[in-house]
Amino acid sequence: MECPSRPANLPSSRKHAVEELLRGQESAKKLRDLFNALSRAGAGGDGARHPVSAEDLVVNVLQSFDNTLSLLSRAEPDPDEVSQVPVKACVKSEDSEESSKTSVPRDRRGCYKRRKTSNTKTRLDHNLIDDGHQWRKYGQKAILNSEFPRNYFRCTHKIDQGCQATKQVQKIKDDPPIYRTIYQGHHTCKSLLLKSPPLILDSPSPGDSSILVSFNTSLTPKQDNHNPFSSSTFSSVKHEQKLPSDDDLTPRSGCHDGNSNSNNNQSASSDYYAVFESAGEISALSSDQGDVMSSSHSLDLIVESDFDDLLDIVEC
DNA sequence: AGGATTTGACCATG
DNA sequence: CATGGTCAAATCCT
Repeated sequence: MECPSRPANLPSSRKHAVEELLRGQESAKKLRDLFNALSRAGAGGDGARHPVSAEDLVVNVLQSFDNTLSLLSRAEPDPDEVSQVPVKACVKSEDSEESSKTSVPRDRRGCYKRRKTSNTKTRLDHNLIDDGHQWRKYGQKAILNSEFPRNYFRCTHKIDQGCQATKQVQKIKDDPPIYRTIYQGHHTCKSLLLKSPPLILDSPSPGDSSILVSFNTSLTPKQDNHNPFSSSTFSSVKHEQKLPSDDDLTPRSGCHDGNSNSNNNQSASSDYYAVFESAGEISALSSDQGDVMSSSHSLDLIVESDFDDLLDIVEC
């Protein structure tokens, strides 16, 4: 993220947004300290020693998100928002003439509206984790200046439930491996709700700007052949078996045997990842090979990193 | 056989 | 025009 700009240069609405985020960040830090103190003090209920209660802080954090989001959403119409929906509108039916254009009249390949970046979450992690959803790969593309191809996934329930969630996974570094996952859209499918009922702190205000801070610990107790791109790391249940094992991300049936554990080297070290979602919801998942982090700990880690990301992006 | 992935083609966007 | 995102036929896997 190279955006050296400072809040000073920003339009006032953005400045306010940044200030809000800073305030929230501050609260998140205090929250972290509070949790630290609590865990040190054991069950002593010493949280009372802190001038502010955890609840206040949480409310504060959520309030900040709320304010920020309304600021941002009012400040800029954000043309990008418009084409958020996968407008595959360009059904080539109006193309009785269109078809004459280049032949290959019947198929609709490439007939889509490119999504803009709104409503996305980006996260980086050292290994690929099951995020609790079922994904189906629908494409892979070599990306300019990227050593590794990008893989495109959509929710398995896109067809039966119309779920519009998609994600892109790309290895961005090899040693140690770092993967960037970009989530787009929200799951509207049911499996989502069933599978990952994360802890959700909802903003007090019921508006549509509701903030969601969520996390869940690793959802997949056993699965793990440790192949970074194997089905289990990505999705659950069915065999969404592949995600290529390496740069190529395309092992054939590679999760059961041979290379299954090849990749798991040191990955165990704390795998927390920052998540940023640009359009009105902030959420984060915390995961690890096991269940290392306590929920409170991971929560404030995530909240903090969210703020950092938010600040980066807002300031850009 | 049914469902998932691969892969080349297509096209919107910048 | 180059690039990236999606589609869908072909192929593979269970």
